[in-house]
Amino acid sequence: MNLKTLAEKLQLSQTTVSRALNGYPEVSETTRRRVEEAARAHNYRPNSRAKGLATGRAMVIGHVIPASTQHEMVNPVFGDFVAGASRAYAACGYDMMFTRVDDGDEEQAYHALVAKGSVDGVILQGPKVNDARIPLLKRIGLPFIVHGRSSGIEEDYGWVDVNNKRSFQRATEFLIDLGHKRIALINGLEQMDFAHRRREGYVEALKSARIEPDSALMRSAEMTEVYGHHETRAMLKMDNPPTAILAASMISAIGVRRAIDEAGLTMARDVSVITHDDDLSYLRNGSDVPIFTATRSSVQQAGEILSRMLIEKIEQPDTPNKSHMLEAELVVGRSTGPAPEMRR
Amino acid sequence: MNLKTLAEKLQLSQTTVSRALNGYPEVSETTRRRVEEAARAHNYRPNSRAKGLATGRAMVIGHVIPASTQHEMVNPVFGDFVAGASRAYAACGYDMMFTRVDDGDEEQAYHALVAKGSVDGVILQGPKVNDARIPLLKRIGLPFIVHGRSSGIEEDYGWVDVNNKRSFQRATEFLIDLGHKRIALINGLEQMDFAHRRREGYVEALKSARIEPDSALMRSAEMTEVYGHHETRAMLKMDNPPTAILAASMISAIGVRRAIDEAGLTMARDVSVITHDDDLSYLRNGSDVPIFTATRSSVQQAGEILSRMLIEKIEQPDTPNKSHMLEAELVVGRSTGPAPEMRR
DNA sequence: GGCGCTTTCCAAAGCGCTTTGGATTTCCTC
DNA sequence: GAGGAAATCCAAAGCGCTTTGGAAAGCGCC
Repeated sequence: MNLKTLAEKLQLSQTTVSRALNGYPEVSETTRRRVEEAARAHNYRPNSRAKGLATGRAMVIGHVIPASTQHEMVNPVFGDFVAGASRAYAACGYDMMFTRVDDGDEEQAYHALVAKGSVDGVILQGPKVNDARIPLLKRIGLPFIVHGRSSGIEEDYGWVDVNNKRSFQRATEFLIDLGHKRIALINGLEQMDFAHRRREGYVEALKSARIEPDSALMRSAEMTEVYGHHETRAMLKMDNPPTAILAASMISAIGVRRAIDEAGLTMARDVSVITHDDDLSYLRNGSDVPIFTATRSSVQQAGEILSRMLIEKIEQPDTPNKSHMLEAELVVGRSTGPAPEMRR
Repeated sequence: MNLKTLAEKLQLSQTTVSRALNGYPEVSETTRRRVEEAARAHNYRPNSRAKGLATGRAMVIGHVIPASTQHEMVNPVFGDFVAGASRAYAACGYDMMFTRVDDGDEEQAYHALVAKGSVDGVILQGPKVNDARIPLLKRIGLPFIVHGRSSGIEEDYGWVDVNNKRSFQRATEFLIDLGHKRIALINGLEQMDFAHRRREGYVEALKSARIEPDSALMRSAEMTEVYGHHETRAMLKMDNPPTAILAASMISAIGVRRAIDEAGLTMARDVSVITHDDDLSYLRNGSDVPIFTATRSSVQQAGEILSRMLIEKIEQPDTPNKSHMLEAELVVGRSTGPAPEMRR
């Protein structure tokens, strides 16, 4: 069923039917109702490609995902973020499209996306420090919002981010207040902007407390469970092991806990742990009492806010860029306690 | 840059340029090269909507995700599955599109997808027992492949699935061989087909060993960490607690372990645990020695196989439906040991 | 040079929609 | 009942591509 045959059936012109369905005022309420009913009865939907061709809008929002690394997709955060974003998309009639690109072809991919006209805007995920994609997208003129920010980029752009620096600063201070002096940071990949900022917060808190940051206590890699386990095990074997550990995600924190258990130690009593918690649906930080003391910020909520901002930007391109800072909440759970030396 | 202006620049007709770029034989190698070069130089890509309109193909594969439950998206399995699928899509020039639909509107959504012509086929994820979507899609005539199967559906359809029944049967037998008699099943939602089959395998193994299945030892819910923890804690408090637990996923197994630890027990010595392991990138089952004894099957690989099958089906609609059964591997890790009674 | 054949190219129709610029009808007002 | 405004509808162009049905040019051959 297409517009033409529907119009013939109704004995109306295509114009009138189109207008009736798209809510234009030049059509009487009587005919509009008649048209709408017929459309429903025949299960008519305008062909999205034809509509897009005529309007110049795709009603699709793109996510470009670098292939070789794949960090974004397989990170459990991805699912919750997308779930949040999809809520806003669905409400506004957008679909979301994922394009996988081989590493290094990102610039090409964005150019192609715009030339092919397959999306109206993109979400930029996982920004790095000095992320070249931001100036690139500005140059191309494709609307975008960044999930996170990019240190070192001066240009003006829209973003939604957690205050990573502040939250890790607070977490570190919290541990310092408990008497900890040997505090380890099991960070994400530090070329990623969020990890970079977290480290800044951590270092700053240490310095304020006149504790010299020890590079032996700082690790950086992709935030898997195995990584959290591996680094913790290594650090606990040191001559002067940490009494507290800051972990970058729930998943790596689980690895941290496993290493602590295996070393015959007890979390909170022997080693305190604080993690960042993205409030993932499948990995809640306990039900009543939190398992881990954590800096919590819902990534699903971030996804929703972000996609709303992007849609607004697409539909009103000339409004100035907006940004939204989410403050993480520090929830105190069962993984932290006073430093061992203090208890004697 | 569009076809028309490119053709003008080259002093050729649109036809010739189009044919040159699409590899038709009616154009000399000399002009083809000339055209290709110009296309590259001007960064020309055919507009995908116009192309789709003309060819009737969207070069997009859809995933329809029910909204209210959202199980699919936030499940960490989702990311790995999509990462695998995207590999095949990218190789064949397809994009993937996600449409979120409100619960109950699924039928509408599929109809819309086909009427709007926005996808060439869909992947059906998370099939339930007697899943109505399968006959629906057949009726509509939209190409699809199922990730999993649906017990109770007689119709012929293409699928990729893990042999869930067999793998949980083997896992149960493994525990029985170790002397366990009180074996609990912390299953996924049993309206989901995979969970249904796992339970069948579990029950069958028990019956073969003349152990009467105990409904008090069987739980079913969404496979979160908190769920694994909650059910394990409850069962360990029973008068006649289980000595072994079968968990439905790595994430719930982590909850199981947490409950075991909290109860002051030791995994493997006091309580054995076997889990299914989807081989998620961020949640590997240990590095050298597996943490958990597990039935392992890569969901990323499943995604890749499945999307290749779907593309084949889209491009050659008349070939008979194919299916692919993946056998899970039983890897023995550190979470299983002889039943406590046996050691005395 | 005319014939048939291949090679190489093109004009124009069509995909299904929106939208412009008019045309026609209806309704009020005096 | 004439004039003008408002309401209602329509034909046709255009979005950027593919593809059909030919046309023109080049070639070997008698």
